[in-house]
Amino acid sequence: MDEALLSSLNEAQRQAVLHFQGPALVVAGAGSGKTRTVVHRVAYLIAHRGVFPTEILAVTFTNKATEEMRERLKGMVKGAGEVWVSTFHAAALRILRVYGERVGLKPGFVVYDEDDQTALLKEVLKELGLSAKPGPIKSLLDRAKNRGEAPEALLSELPEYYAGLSRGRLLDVLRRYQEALAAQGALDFGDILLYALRLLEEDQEVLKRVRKRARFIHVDEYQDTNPVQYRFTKLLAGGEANLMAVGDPDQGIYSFRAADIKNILQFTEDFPGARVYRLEENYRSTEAILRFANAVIVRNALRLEKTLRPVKGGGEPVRLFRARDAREEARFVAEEILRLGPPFDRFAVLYRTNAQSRLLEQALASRGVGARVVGGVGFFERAEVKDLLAYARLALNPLDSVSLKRILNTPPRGIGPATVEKVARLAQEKGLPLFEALKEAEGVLPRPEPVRHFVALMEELMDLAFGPAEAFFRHLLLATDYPAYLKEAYPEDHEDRLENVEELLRAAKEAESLMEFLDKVALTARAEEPGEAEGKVSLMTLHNAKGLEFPVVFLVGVEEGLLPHRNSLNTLEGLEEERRLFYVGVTRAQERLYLSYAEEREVYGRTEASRPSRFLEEVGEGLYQVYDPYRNPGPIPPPHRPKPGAYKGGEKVVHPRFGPGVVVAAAGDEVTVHFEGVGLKRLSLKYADLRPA
DNA sequence: TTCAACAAACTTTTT
DNA sequence: GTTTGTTGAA
Repeated sequence: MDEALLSSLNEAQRQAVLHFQGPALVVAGAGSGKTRTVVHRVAYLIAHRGVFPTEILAVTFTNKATEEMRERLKGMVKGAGEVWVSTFHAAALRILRVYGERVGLKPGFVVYDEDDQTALLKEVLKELGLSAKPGPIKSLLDRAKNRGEAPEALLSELPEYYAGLSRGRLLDVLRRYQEALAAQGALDFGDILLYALRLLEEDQEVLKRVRKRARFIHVDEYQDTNPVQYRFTKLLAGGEANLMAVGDPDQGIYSFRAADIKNILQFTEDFPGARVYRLEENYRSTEAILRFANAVIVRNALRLEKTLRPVKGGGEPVRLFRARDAREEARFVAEEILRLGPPFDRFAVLYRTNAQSRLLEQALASRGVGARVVGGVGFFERAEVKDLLAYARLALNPLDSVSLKRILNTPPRGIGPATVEKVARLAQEKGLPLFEALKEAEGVLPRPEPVRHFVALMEELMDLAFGPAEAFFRHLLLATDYPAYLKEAYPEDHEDRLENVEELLRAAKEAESLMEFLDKVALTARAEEPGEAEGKVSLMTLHNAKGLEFPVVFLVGVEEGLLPHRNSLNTLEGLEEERRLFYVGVTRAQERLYLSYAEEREVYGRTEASRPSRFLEEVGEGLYQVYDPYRNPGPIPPPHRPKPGAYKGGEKVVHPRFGPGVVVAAAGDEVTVHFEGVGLKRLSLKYADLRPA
C-alpha cells in the first residue's frame, strides 16, 4: 500500500491524507474524491502513524455511506475492519446499549420509528381529550430534540396558538408524550442522540472510555450536523481534538432536521488552529455539467467560496425539456432512456417530492424498462413487516404498548375496540402497563378467551426472544398462522407480502440476536438486496441522491413551487437550501444531464399551471440547450433578460446572429459590443438575446 | 366484531 | 389521485 497510497491522489487530497494531529476541515466539493480521501487518511494513520484501528472513528450520515466506507477500507490496510465506522445514530445507540443504564434507560429499551412516534402522540392527544393533529406537534418535538433544547425553549418562538392548541396545552402534550415514552422503555429517534450526549456530558467515566475508542475522529457530511450532533462531536473530540470534518456547505440540505451549515462555516473559529484543505478538482462530471452547477450555486450567499474545476473537458450540453404536463414529462424521460439504450442502471431520475415517482414508474414499466424506487415506503415500514417486528419488540419489552396495540388483534382474534377500551381503563386505574392489565382483565371481560390466548402466545414468544432471531419469527408465523391471515386480508397482493415476510426472515438470519436485529432495523430505512439495482433505472428524491453518481441524470419538475418548493419560499435560508438541492441534483451527473419541467401539474388531483424554476433563469441560457424531440424547439424558456447594469464592460458575450463578442461599454439598458468580424454594435438588453460566453 | 362503503386529508425533503 | 379514518350494516 505504502507509496501507492499517496501517488494515486492529487496534491490537495494528499495534503489532507497527510494531516496528522489537531483539527482539520476538508472542504470537499461534489465529486472531488471525498470518501477516497478519508479512507486513505484512515489507512495512512494506521500504516504510517502508528495509530491503532481501534482508536479511529468515522461517522457518516447514512447507512449506505457507512457500508461504502467499510467496503473501501477493507483490504486497504491490516486491521481496517476494527475501525469504528458508523452513522451518528448507530454510534449513539451502541453507546447506550452498553452504558444506557447510567442515564436511567432500561436494558431492553426499544427504538420507536416515526410511525410509532406518531401513534404514541395520537394516544397522548386522545388521553388528554384533544383533537389536534399529531403532524405539526411531532415536527415541533423533533425540532426541539434535534436542537437539544427543552420544549419550553421552542415554545417562546411560537405563536400563542399552534396546531390548534395554546402554548400551555402544547407543553402538556409534549411532557406527557415524553413520560409515556419513558414508561414504556422506548426512545424515539431524537432521543437516541440526546441520551447519548447526556451520558457523555454527565459521566466522565464513559466519556473517557469512548474517547479512547475515538482518538481520531472523522465526520463526513459535516454540513449536515445538527446542534446535538455538533455537541456530541465536539465533546468526543475534546480530548486531543484530532477531528477531521469533511463536507461541503453547498450540499447542506437537511435544515428541516435542524442541520445547520453554520457548523461547517464556522469550523475554523470553533476549532482554533484548524487546518483547511480544499478539494476542488472534480472527477465526476463533464465541463458542461460543472459550468452549469457552478452557475447555480454562485447565487448563494451562505457558502465558502469554492469553484469546482473539471478534470473531464467538454461533454454533451445540459438539455432542458419543456413538457405540457407531468405525463408528457414522464414519457419523455422513458423514451429518452430507451433511445439511449441499456444498461439501464446508468440512468437516474431525480425529483423533489416522492409523489412525483408514480408517473415515472408507470412510464418506464409500460415500456418494459425496470426501475427501482429508492426510498418511498421503506421495506421495514410495510405493514406486514411492521406487524412481525411489533411482536418481537413486545416480546423483548412488555412495556411497549404501541407495539402491543398494533398486534393485539392482528391477525384478528376477536379482541375489538371495546375490549381494548376496558383493558386500558383497568391499566389506568391500577397503574399497570397495558400488557399486565391484559393478564388481569379476565374478570372484567365478557369473553376472556381471546385475551387469555394472546397472553399465552406472548409468553411463549418471550421465552424465545433471547434465542436466535430467525427461530423467533418462524415460531411466530406458525403460532399466529400469519400467512393465512395475509391471504385473507390482502387477496390481491398477498404473495408480494409473503415475499416480504420471507425477506424479513432472511435478514433475521444474519443477526446475532433479536435485540441486535431490531436495533439495526430501527436505524435502517431499507435494506437493498445486492444486485437489486442491476439493470434498473434508479428513481429517487434529490435528498436520497446525495453521495451518488450516475452517467445519465434526469432532473424532473424544475418548476416554481416544486424546486424551489413552495414551502421554502418564505425565507432566504429556505430558498438557498432549495438552490443547494438543485445543485446536489445537477452534480450527480457524470456524462449527461437532462432537466425538465411541466407547464401544468396536478396537485392533489387539481391541475395547476406552473412556471419554470427561477434557478433556470439564474443560470442563463448559455449553459443549457432547449431540447425537444417531439416538437420544433419553441421560443427558449425562460426568456433571458439580463437586467440593465448586468454588463459593465469587458465581458465576453454571445449573440445569436453576430456570434462571440466583447462588451465595450454599457449604459443602463444599452450596451455596445465589439463582435469579431462584425465590428461595433449597439444593442438594447430588452430585445437582444445577449448571453454571457 | 368485522367488513364494506364513503369522506377527508394529504405531500417537502429523512437519519 | 391516493391513503387513511369514520361510519353503519351484518
